[in-house]
Amino acid sequence: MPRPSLKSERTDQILDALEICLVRYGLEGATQERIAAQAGLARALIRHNVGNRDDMLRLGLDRFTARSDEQLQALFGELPETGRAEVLLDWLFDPRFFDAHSVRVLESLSHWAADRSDARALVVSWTERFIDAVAEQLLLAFPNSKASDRDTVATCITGLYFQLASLLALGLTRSVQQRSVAAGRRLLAMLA
Amino acid sequence: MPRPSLKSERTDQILDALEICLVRYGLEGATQERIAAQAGLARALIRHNVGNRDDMLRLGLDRFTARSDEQLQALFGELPETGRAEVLLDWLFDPRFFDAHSVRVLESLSHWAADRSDARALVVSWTERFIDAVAEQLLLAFPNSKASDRDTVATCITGLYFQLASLLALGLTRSVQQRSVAAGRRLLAMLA
DNA sequence: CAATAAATTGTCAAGTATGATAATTTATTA
DNA sequence: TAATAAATTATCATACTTGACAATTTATTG
Repeated sequence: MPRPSLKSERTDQILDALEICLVRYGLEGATQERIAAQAGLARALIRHNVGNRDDMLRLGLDRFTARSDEQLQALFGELPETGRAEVLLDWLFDPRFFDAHSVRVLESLSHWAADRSDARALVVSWTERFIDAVAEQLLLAFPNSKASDRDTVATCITGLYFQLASLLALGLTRSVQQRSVAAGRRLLAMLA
Repeated sequence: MPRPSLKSERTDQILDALEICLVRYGLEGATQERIAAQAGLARALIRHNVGNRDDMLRLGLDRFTARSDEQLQALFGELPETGRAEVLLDWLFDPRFFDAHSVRVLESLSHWAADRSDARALVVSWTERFIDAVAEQLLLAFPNSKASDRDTVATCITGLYFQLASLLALGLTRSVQQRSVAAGRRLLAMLA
């Protein structure tokens, strides 16, 4: 019998290192050499486990979106019955939830995906799921609201969320966060 | 006397080509070779006119933000007296204004700027100016509104605007645009 | 026309990222 | 212990990108 495969562990190791390098050096600077060093592995092991550079980035994107979906669902699961939407806002706009690390990883991967139709489609569908999931929570919070209003509010909250995340990643110092939360609450008032 | 300098024309040529290559090949793929080919110039002329790669990207960012400021001011100048804010919304969210080209250029340049503190600061201050300029227009449209409300609405409209732009650049097919406009109008209602 | 200074061209060297492959080691099971 | 198949290591060749510099051409002015 063969030696047991470490592929899944090694893959995670490599993708973790990939994320760190994307954050630290950007898409251009995230070379296989640096990733291998970060992971504490020989560069040849990258090829052995996750294929070439494009394969690696694709795997990174897959894992990122899957994880993000899970995290969002987990967050939904912890929302209280009353004040559901307000708490959702607070959590979404809390920098602890969407940290600068994830933002920069997403930006790098999105940038990479932009001119690869299949990867790009993955980013788009992930965004759509995000909006839909928020709209679904709004339905739970405001059962009597109109679906079109919920779509509008969900789209806006998502937009605010991503803008806030980008600006935080760039190091914006102003209170965009407070404004975003205030705006989000006003939007929720549309549904009440 | 010397031969007349073509530096400004050549620089524009090169930065135009840079933008095209950023859109077409991304930050990584925008090599000096491709840019030179796109501009119809020898690669050495890039160095001669705009310095090394970082110098070129910095010039590209400077020009982009300056142009964007001008365009926004020009747009403000054409707004009517009545229904000022509503028309502003319509124009901002019109894909003809913020086209996919500009979006991808901005994303590439922002990505490049992310780990260069001075360039990053430029992006941040540009964003701040954008929000402030929108808030200023809201003051013209709603003289009796509260400043904090105007800030909130301006922040949100900007967030929607950038999200919409990103999604359009990724090729999102859904009617995020309509939702954004609808949400923007609701936000304006806050100020009336 | 001569002088000037810039544009333009041509070429080279160095560094680096990547892909590929062979050789070796290791852990498991029969 | 032998066989198996995977992990791991070592190494090479190739292509690509960039930076640098010398040589040449060109347009303007005195």
